[in-house]
Amino acid sequence: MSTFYLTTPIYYVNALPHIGHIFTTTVADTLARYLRMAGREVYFITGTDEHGQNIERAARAERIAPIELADRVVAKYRELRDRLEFSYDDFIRTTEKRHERSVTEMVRRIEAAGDLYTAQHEGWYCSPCETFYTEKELGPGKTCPVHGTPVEWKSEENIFFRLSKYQQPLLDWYARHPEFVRPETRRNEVLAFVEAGLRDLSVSRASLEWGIPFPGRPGQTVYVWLDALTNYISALGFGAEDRDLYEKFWENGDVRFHLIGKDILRHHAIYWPAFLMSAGLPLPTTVWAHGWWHRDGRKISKSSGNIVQPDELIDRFGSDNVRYFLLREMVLGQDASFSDEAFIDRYNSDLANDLGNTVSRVVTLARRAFDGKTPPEPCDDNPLIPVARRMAEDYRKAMEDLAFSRALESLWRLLAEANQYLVVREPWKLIKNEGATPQLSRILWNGLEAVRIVATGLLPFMPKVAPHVLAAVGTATPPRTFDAMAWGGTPTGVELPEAVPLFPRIDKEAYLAEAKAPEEGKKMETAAAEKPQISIDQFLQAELKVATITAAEPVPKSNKLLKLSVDVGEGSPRTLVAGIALAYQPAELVGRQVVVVANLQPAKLMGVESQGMVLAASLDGKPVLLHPGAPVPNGTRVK
RNA sequence: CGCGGGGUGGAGCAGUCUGGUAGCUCGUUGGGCUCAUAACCCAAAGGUCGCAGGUUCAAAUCCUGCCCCCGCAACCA
Repeated sequence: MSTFYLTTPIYYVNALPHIGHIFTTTVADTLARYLRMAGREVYFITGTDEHGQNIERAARAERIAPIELADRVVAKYRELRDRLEFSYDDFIRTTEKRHERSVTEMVRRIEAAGDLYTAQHEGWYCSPCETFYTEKELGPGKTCPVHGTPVEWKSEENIFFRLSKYQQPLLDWYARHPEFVRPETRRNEVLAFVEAGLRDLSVSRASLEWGIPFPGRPGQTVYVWLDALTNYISALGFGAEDRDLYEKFWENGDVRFHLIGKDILRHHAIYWPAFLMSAGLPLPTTVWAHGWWHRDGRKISKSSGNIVQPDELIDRFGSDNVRYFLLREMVLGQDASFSDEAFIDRYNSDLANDLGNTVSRVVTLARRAFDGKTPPEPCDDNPLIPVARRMAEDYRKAMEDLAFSRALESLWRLLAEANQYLVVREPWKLIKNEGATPQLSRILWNGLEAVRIVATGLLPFMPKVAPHVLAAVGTATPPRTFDAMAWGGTPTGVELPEAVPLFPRIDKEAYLAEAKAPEEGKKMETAAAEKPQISIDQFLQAELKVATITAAEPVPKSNKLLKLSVDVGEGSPRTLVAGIALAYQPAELVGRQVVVVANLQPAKLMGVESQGMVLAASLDGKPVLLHPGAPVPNGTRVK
């Protein structure tokens, strides 16, 4: 039996799971269930990434130990596993002893290969945090995002990995393994990046407490990617005494498959194989990067507040229905969009109308004609059979390609065919006119059989509901292999339970109206609660003055910024940078009076220092400048 | 020349790698059926496949150039 090792990324415990996390795991789970039914020996893992400064800091803020914070988030993942029926074989946490052993062994091997060296790492450093920040993490005027205090440029000693040494070996590897990065667009991206040249990678931090001590380098801690990526072999027992799983699924495994989101492509397609090459270990066979979910057409982000909460989604729509939607709606590799409306449309038309209703009509007819039992006579010659056979082929092919939406489409083709078949044969008329004849038996048996085959193909997608569908059409025990997709499995003359709606229709209008009301109320409430009132003194701290724009020009290479010269009645003009280029032409601004904040800390924007701020009303992101109702001298105080 | 995604009937998308009558879902219109969850079946309307060149017997698909939209990043002080 060929082996298949399947992983999701390990999720960072600094935040609760969102739709992206459950999506990746749902994809992996569906694939795992498919592979098991297809006779592959699968080992499927997921887990959490728990080290690093962010966790350390977040824990400190709550006055708890980092591990407590991690435990809390892990508990949430376990809960979601139960709700969504994730069937992973193991859950790896980077804070576990087995992982530390594995990383230690990994580092030992990389060290032995001569790929580690010590050098200075430089960056912006906040002493209270004991943390380096990247340029983009910094607050205004080069300040710490946590403390708001200025950061310093500091250098510390780090361990570096000779990534540059692996540039050519990686390129050779990609050339020899065209399936290594999928889909193709992602592969091209990786190729372009590596061809542009690789710089050595810092793999340790001197100032990090919450992590794995760097073996043989006192005072250093293993930094994020070398730590996190190694989880994929830690989970199999790399570095441990019992290496059976490791040998079976990694060392000698047939397929080593990492499913990831496209945001972590480089780490999986470049760093990870380079680490493995250095350590002399086998590389993964495929890194498959899927796309992102958008919400109502916009990217999901914390700042825009449009996060889709998995719990809420499952509560509202049901776990299997959520799984179905996610896999049906996204073409894996592309981005896709989530919205309540799309969900309800998809649910109603596919699950309620097509699947649910077909079950309902066929079961009702069969029960009526054959005394609550499945029809006594099967049928092995009818127009549904070739359709079912072709469908099964398409389904298998699509599943092997991870084209889940296409696999589901092919299942639904058989459903459509069955409905058409029923309309043509008109079994309801036969019941009335001729009673329970053998012909009627064959027709209704065919209907049940088609649904049975569809439900069998649905087992990997809807692990909870598909067995119910099977039971509803007379197959009490779900099959364990796809042999069951062959024509002829429906038992004759067995008890057929009364049809209950498996997928009740959702009244879209009513639902959307209802869902909207409480949400709006909530928004208003929090908006009011989060804006405390300020005193007049606090307000007067801002020095608002009238000024006249004397010159305006675009800031080079910027699309939003204009550089303004303004007269604030101070003798010499001030330079302001304003993000209004999309709404105003430089020429129309000269001579205009505006209101500016005169005592704002200066800041550099695109290399230009701004000594204040122009006030503008912001209408859907479009600025509208404020100006006095009548001309007043420059420098006039606004209050 | 910052990075990436996309432009296909009214809406949302597949198809593009491996050229060969343009497909799916929803919606619209007309008809059928009445077993079924107002569902199901049939039919119709509706497309210069972003634009312009090129390759080819043949281009949504391959090549070249251009335009537009959306993310991200750098800049809404």
